[in-house]
Amino acid sequence: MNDKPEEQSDGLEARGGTDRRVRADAQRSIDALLQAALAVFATSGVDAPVREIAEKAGVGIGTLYRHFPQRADLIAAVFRHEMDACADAAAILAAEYDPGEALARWMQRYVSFVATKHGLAAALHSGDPTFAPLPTYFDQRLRPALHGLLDAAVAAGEVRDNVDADELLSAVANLCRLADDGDTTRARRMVALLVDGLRYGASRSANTPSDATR
Amino acid sequence: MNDKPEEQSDGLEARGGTDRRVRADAQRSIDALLQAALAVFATSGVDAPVREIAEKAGVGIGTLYRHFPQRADLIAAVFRHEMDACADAAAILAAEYDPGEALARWMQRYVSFVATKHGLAAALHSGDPTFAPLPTYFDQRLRPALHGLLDAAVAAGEVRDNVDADELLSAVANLCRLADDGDTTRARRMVALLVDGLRYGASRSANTPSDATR
DNA sequence: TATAATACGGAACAATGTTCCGTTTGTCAA
DNA sequence: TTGACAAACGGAACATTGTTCCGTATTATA
Repeated sequence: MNDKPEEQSDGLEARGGTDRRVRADAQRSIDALLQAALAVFATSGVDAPVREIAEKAGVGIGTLYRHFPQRADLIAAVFRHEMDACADAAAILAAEYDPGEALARWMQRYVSFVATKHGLAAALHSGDPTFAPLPTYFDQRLRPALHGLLDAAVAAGEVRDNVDADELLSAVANLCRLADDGDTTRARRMVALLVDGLRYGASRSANTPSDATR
Repeated sequence: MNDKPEEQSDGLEARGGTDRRVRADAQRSIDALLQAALAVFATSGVDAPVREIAEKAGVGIGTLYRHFPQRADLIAAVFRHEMDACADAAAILAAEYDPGEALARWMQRYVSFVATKHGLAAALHSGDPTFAPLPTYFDQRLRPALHGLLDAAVAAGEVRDNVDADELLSAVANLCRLADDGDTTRARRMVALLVDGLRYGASRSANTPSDATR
């Protein structure tokens, strides 16, 4: 399940051939920058000045630009990083809960991911070529993540088997438009309802719905 | 029909009370700026530098800022100006063609309006308070425009009477997403189809469909 | 035509993305 | 452990763009 296409580090070093290991301090800077950027984007939006991010990360602007040559590279990296975290959560949840519950919890985790990405989503459609590979990355990470959970839940007889992972991801993303104001309660309620819908037609009968309806 | 809420000039002078008439040179500058902005936005997008617009208008930056104190004011003005033009087209078309044809042509005119406003539409949802009044303006101008054409066509028995102007405007706006690349042919074909649909259930029978299907 | 209000142009300022380069640090072979 | 060098660091400096300010020019009016 956990088939992340590349190794750690997230910076923009040469991906192919004989690239040396990233230096420890560089990795520290990259981590600090990603964390700071995530926080700053959340508070001040994606248009926040890079200086603010560098400062919050306790790093010079030169360092920021060494790892993320353009502003858009940083944004894309944060996006990828968040996708990774969300995708990785699938394996963790799958190990900790039974298939149905893992699926339900991951769907809510996905809501958390989508709901905080309004600004970024807008940036995606800006035509900037830096963001072009992100949809592919989405397919490579999030889609298999849900697919695995879904298959497991179906195999366990906890949910019906005639729904598609892609469809679900799109549906939830659209439901998250109910959370424009940042309040995800309505979106979460609807997603829970959706999941209960999945459970409804399961082979194993006896459905005890969760409390999605208020 | 032509009930434009305010007089000409488009600048941001005091709307209420004892405002003097705009000076001739000022009006010239405003017109030149709106025209230049429209052109520049079309070529370089809404993020084009204001200097470029001022230059194209043959006007100093100071002049631009005198009439449009903020960049967003200029964008909003262009948007309003385009809405006006589109709304005004309704009356012209109504005078020139019979009700059904006028309706059909205006719908295509509306496609032209929407299709060139992708960047602006994104700006609308940016949360900038400058754009807040625009949806209201939309309702005041475009909705009545279509409503009038629709009523006339219904009264003439050329189209069915059970459709709503709002619904149509939304539908067409969504159909225009078929024209992301700037090519509106598909969108126009679909809209033509939509209009033929309107004609289909008309009280006056004998429907000769236009060539929407290729 | 004289006068005052208005508008004009563009230099100057401010904010922000990006580049450049001298200095520092981490890694590794001797 | 130490020396050398590639890599990374910080931040000043540059470039671009939104915005302000003010001296000059134009327009409307008496």
